[in-house]
Amino acid sequence: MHKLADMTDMAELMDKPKKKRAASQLKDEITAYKRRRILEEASHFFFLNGYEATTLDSVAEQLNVTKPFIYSYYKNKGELLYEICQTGIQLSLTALEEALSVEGTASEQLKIVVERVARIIIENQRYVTVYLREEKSLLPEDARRIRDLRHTFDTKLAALLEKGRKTGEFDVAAPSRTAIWVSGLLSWIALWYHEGGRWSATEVVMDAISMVQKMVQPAGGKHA
Amino acid sequence: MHKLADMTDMAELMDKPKKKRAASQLKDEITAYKRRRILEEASHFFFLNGYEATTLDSVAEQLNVTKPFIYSYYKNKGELLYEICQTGIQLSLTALEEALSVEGTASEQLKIVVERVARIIIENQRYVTVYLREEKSLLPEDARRIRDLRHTFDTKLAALLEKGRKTGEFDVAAPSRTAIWVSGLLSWIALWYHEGGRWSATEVVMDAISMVQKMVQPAGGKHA
DNA sequence: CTTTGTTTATACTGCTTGGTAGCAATTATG
DNA sequence: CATAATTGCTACCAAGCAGTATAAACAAAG
Repeated sequence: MHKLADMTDMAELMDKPKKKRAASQLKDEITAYKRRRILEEASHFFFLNGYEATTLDSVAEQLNVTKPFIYSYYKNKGELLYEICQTGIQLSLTALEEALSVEGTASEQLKIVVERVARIIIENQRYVTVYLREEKSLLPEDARRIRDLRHTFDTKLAALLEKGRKTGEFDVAAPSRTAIWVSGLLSWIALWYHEGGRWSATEVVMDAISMVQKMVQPAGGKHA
Repeated sequence: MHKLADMTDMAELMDKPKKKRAASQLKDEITAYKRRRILEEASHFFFLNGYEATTLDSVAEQLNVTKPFIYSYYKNKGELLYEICQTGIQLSLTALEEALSVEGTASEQLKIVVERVARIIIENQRYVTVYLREEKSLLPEDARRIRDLRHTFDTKLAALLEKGRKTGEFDVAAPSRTAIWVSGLLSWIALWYHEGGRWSATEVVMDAISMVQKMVQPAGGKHA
């Protein structure tokens, strides 16, 4: 099974002569752009009406193309869903990793993590919401890959909490369990935030930071 | 509007002669039971596969009946969804109100509220999860009624936080906004808890209590 | 201007499924 | 036991939609 997959990849690489590389460069970018546009509109409809209730005809219409156009860039409807869910969790995970790469104390890092991830979640609400709502519509193997990414997210967050626990900055009995509450709080933003609603994105982000800080704060006093 | 509703109720009561009351009593109970059973199985499938992906034929099969049987107890598929969502939020709201009726300080009441609501959410995970996930599949007017119940929940919770703020038990700048984070934390339980998973229901409930207490705790010290 | 390859649309199929009309079975009533 | 009423089922339809076979339009190359 693996051998076959590898050989397909090899074949793909090998039947692209060097002289054609430059020419196909632009073409590839355009293809990528089309795929991204399809994904954007699909995520819009999935977010509003749900995966099952959305027809590919409606997505095509929004793009002023036809259904077979979509099928020439994606294998089927399920692949679209997978890429949307993947985007939703991967964006959050990348934001987390970038935030963790900033030097500082655990408290400082945690603040940056919450701020950046919350911002990313708000900016990419469609993708994150679809990911949270439609996991059951994924193929089992796709669902597993998504869950793995989620698990990585929670694990890295737990490691940060553990670091703060060791330095005495945080009061968390079980970092891995607290991590789930924190990541739940962040996920909740996607399900609840409404652009142009009662509260601005900045207010929500600041609130999230403050809530998380309280959740990990040692009983005695506060840390800046 | 109210007058009309009252009159319909009156009419219903009036065209039931007294002598038939006793006879129809049992019949009504049986009808109610059948409706409840249909709802149970439907919520099971909606929870597992989602609303749109669930066929009424599969629900009927599970109950060892046929589709027209369901249609003689519910107007259509949408009515089933509405009743499930309604159950999900109403159970939580009732739990909240009962908890609030227990005398005590704001801190004591908050603890009871979180404990009871969390328990109810875990016990009725199907209903709550479907409510959280499938709001978009409801008819607009149904969605509005559900949102009203949710709003009542958040408002009552905010009132409790405000009460604690006044007595100095809680440190919450904006009770109505904190209430949303607390109710989000509770909702998150439904989306994340898995029976037979890494953590027991009791652990989750205790964690929820402790998280919420930290979220509202004054900076200075802790309250029992 | 032809030829060859690529991109997109037209037009269709097969299947699923919400919903219903009408019939059968069962139960209650006199 | 006959009659009426209730309850459930068999058999069906119409619509919607994922996915495709095939043709047209377009572009690139010679």
